[in-house]
Amino acid sequence: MRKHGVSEVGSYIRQQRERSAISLRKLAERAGISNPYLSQIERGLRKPSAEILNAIARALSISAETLYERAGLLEGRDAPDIEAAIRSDATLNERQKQALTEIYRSFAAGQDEEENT
Amino acid sequence: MRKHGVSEVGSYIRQQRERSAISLRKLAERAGISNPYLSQIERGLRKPSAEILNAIARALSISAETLYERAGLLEGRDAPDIEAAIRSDATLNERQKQALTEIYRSFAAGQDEEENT
DNA sequence: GGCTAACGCTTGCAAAAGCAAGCACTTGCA
DNA sequence: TGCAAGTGCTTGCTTTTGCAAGCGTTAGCC
Repeated sequence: MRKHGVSEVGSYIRQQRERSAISLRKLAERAGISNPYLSQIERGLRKPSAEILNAIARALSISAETLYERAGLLEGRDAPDIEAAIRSDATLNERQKQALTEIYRSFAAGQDEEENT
Repeated sequence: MRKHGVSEVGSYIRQQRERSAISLRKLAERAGISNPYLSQIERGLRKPSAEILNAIARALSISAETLYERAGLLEGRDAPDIEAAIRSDATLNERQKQALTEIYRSFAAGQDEEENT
């Protein structure tokens, strides 16, 4: 299980900000938060709310998902997560999603006995 | 831009919880938060941090993304391809993959009749 | 040199998050 | 009936978030 730790999101934000060559104050203003607070976020002294993270992401014009992932709040998607895919599929209703998820889990649970290719 | 408003996330959580027939206290325990706090979240009196939202999502086994979207914190995004995810999942064998895919297709095919609230 | 503007950071403080304890109510079982 | 256990909610309380004001530094400009 990859343990990102929320603290990492700060340095990631700083990195992205510096890559954009924008000052901390400017970014804070764009995101609608105070500059000292952004400073603290970047240094990992605060763990901002989802809303704040979202505002920062928008101000940096990076995807909120990337940020959430970085913050360990969203599962990493590099090994495509079936459950996540199911959950966000617009063509299924909630009952179907849950059914599919259960089936998947039962498969995944008993997979040791039977190995494929 | 779809403006969900953070407050909606609470009723969505409650809805999901009741659909799962799990008590507020149990869910709170599973999510690792206090039961009065969860109660307040569900009623829209508190806006939980990203971490809390994540814990709740996991406890409900719904995707954090769905929840964030519901909270207006994530823009609606195109659903990741479930079939692709199934195909590349290492924990399933071929038979299981095929079964899952079939079930998914049958769901997706007949979904017009039944819409979830 | 002095002056202005911008940088990031520190410092109290108000507001909100989050919890432990306990209340009022319902359900089932003796 | 009585009581034990479960439900959701209210009430103080501590902790954390998030900000306004201001500090020390650096860079340009006269």
